Amino acid sequence: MKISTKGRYALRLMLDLAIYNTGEPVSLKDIAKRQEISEKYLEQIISILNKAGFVRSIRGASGGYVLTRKPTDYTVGDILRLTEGSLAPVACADAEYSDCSRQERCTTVRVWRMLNEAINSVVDKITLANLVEWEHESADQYVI
Amino acid sequence: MKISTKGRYALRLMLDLAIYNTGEPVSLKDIAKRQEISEKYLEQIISILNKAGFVRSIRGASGGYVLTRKPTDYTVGDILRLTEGSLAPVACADAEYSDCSRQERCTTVRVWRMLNEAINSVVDKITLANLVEWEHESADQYVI
DNA sequence: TTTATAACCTACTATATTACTAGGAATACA
DNA sequence: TGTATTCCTAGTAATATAGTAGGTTATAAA
Repeated sequence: MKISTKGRYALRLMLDLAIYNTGEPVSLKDIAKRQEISEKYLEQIISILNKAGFVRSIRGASGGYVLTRKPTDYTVGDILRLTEGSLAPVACADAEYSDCSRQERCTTVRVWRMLNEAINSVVDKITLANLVEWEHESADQYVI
Repeated sequence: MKISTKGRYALRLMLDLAIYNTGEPVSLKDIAKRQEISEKYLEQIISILNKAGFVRSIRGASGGYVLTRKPTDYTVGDILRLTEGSLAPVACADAEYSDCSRQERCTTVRVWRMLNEAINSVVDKITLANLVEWEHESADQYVI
């Protein structure tokens, strides 16, 4: 029941882009340095975000990446679902896809559905903009 | 972000025991047949539950397993945590154990803590007795 | 007392996933 | 033209998952 580094790093990467969201492209090298994550690994993760249109890339020297929308328009759920796949704790909890033959008789599905809803209601209510706020709040704490 | 068969089967196993909770031992063979799960695999899972004192075993012919407490006294969280380990979506969300050096500076931890609380508040509020009720409710549906 | 039944125990294995590393090609700014 | 950067594909060590296999031990029933 763990979120892998892929999803976790994707979130930190997007938060980093949201913090340095000036219009100027931000290079992976800088993100990797700040976030203390392997640049090569981040390449693979940002490629997913790029193909999905979550970020836009600018190639060549002084290139990098920029967000394509406002930080308020990305939820944590969007980012995690894209990189991790469905967040449903069990496949049958996803209303969409399930091929279990015991589904109708199975009482435990009810637990998985409740868990699924609880998880979604958390990740779908937090936006990148919220994370940026929180980041600034805790930065303030150090100043005081 | 998936619950493995170990945890899922453990829950169905415990529910089966709660349904057939007459005082008479229930054999794994019967549970395996009803739940359509490999008996050999269930052996390994129930061994965990047995060692933790969640069930008691009776050996020999017409032996089997019985619950050691009332169904109201087992939460889904108890069962899943025993068989799956911590349900925290990220290690640092567990207040108890975490060794990440970025912990204080890391804003995303806040997301993981919220997720952790949401997950726990679901699984800790459902007991085996609730599952038994639900099972009877849906059985009624078929009769009507 | 024998026999059958059921728990108990340990080892093995195929497959998939995770978390990267490595090496180079393509692009574009300075 | 040179250098910085994205882009692409392949490889890999370690770990986890989902079981299977084969036997030993205890005990109720015949």
